[in-house]
Amino acid sequence: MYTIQKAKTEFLQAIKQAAPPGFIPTIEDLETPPDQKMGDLAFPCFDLAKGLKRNPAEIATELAAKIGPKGFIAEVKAVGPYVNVLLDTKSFGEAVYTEMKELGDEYGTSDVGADKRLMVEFANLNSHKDVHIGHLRNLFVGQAAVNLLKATGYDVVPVAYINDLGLHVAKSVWGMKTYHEHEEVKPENRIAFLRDVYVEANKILEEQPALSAQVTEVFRHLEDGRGDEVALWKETRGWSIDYLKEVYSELDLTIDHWYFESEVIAKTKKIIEELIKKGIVKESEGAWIVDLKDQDLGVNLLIKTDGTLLYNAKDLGLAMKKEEDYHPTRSIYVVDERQSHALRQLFATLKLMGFERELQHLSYEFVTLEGGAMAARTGNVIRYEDLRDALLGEARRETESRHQDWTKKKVEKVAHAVAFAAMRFGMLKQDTGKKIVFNLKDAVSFEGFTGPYLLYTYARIRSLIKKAGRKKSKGTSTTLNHPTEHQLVLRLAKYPEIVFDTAQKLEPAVLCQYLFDLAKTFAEFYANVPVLTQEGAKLSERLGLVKAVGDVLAHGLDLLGIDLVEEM
RNA sequence: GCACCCGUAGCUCAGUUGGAUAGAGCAUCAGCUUGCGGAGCUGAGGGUCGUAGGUUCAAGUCCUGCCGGGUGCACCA
Repeated sequence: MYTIQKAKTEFLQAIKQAAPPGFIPTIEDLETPPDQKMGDLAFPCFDLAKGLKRNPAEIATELAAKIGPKGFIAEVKAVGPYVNVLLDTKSFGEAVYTEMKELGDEYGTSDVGADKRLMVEFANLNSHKDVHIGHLRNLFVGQAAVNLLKATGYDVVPVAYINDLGLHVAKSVWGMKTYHEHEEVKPENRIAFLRDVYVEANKILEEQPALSAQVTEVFRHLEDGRGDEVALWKETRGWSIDYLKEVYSELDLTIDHWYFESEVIAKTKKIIEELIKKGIVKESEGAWIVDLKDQDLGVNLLIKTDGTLLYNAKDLGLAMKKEEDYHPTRSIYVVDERQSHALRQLFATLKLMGFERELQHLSYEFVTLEGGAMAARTGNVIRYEDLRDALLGEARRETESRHQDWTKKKVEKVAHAVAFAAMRFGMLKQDTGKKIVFNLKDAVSFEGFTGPYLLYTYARIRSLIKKAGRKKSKGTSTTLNHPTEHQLVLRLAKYPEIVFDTAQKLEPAVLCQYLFDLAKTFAEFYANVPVLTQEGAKLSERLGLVKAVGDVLAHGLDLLGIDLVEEM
């Protein structure tokens, strides 16, 4: 049990003893007072008052009078209808330090997920297309989910599912075959070429809808693996996969297994045949569907009238393949909110098939531009590389202006960390239920509630520790008395609860907010409390506190997938 | 038409699962260098929490209606 929980339990125990017999408060009843001056933990007396039909403020006063300082509790006072306690910086702080020291990197983690294998499917990008800023949210939310679930003890299998054989690919291959045959494409221009062809093909098809019959023909050939388009598909698919692998590696995604749409087609066809025999899949208007109207989910369209498979159909094959490969007890699909209807259909269909695993859609709202949604079809996107280079440019400029004496290599390393921290934090700090209206000016800002601010806080911490040199830091808190010191200890203690909560909700923004608050409190401490000029216990204990803040900051940022630098 | 998401300061967002005086960042304005990094700190202005009802001792938070924005609902993924 973590120290913060012990402190809460102590408080509850005291309340229980002071309250009338039979009243059993729970840890969930405890709150945090809105103002630190009011105390560290609060117990609201409303429920008790209701049972006794008395004024909650009176009850709070009575309870507070009966509870004395004991253990971690230094002070008890009634504030209106609340009983508030102030924790003892010395004993509480010491307990927090001790457990941080004992647990090391494990501090904040838990084992609720022990013995459970969990699959996280994310990074489901399309081949033959660019990576744009909308995808980044998926990649970062997915990776954070993977890290957080691992931190709560799950055996996590992160997988990516690449859509390398959808209609978009058929359009692309058709466009190349029809308008760019035998055209030589230099390796460095491959992705741009694919993008241009895709936009061009869409434009032509819009103007001449009759040509879509040709695309269908190409699609059929690709699905069946025959015809002269297959070679072209294979080659260009290779370009795309190389590109995606490069991007994923640049973003440090940890993906255990890559699944491809093209490899689940045969299995999907077999599954559908069986489902037809069982009467689950039926013919309707020339297409093949699963009727889910009784569940208010409409119909799940699997095979089009032209005989080609739809995305939802192939997801059935994928689910079975994943089950064979890893048999996870729970599967999390990290997918854009716009697909929630399709995913509900998928889950419902799998259930009809007798697939009993727990399935969860981790949905997030999409990233849009100020002028409206992005669309690869028309080329109206901000590509990942554009954002990255804008961030790198800005970070380089900032770093150079601060450190004229640094080598180019050093500047580059720091600029890289700053740029990527800004990118990741920017995508993670907002609640997944809210869409992000992308704004380049805000995105390249390094001040305030941003990744670089956290990196900066960490760099200042490292600088302090480096300057302290051989002076010892100590995991005690006998002399800590500044309000910010108390606040820092309390925040450090709460870290395990935050990690747990963030992992439970799979809402990285919660952790972002916490880390920012921690950094903010540290900055206040830093501006008001001297460290290196102190001596004796004051020096060593403050150094200990500084180091502990740095450790939690590093741990939390690591969970978000953000790399740190020692100086910047 | 139906379903889901959203509406909080000029802008972008938090808001402890119904509790105390609704908070941050950006922007604006005013300050902070002889002590450790100014990507920082301190302060100020800025709010009928879309709106009208309802439930409750207590509503930004729950329920209902309405308004506004977004997304989805059979051959895209």
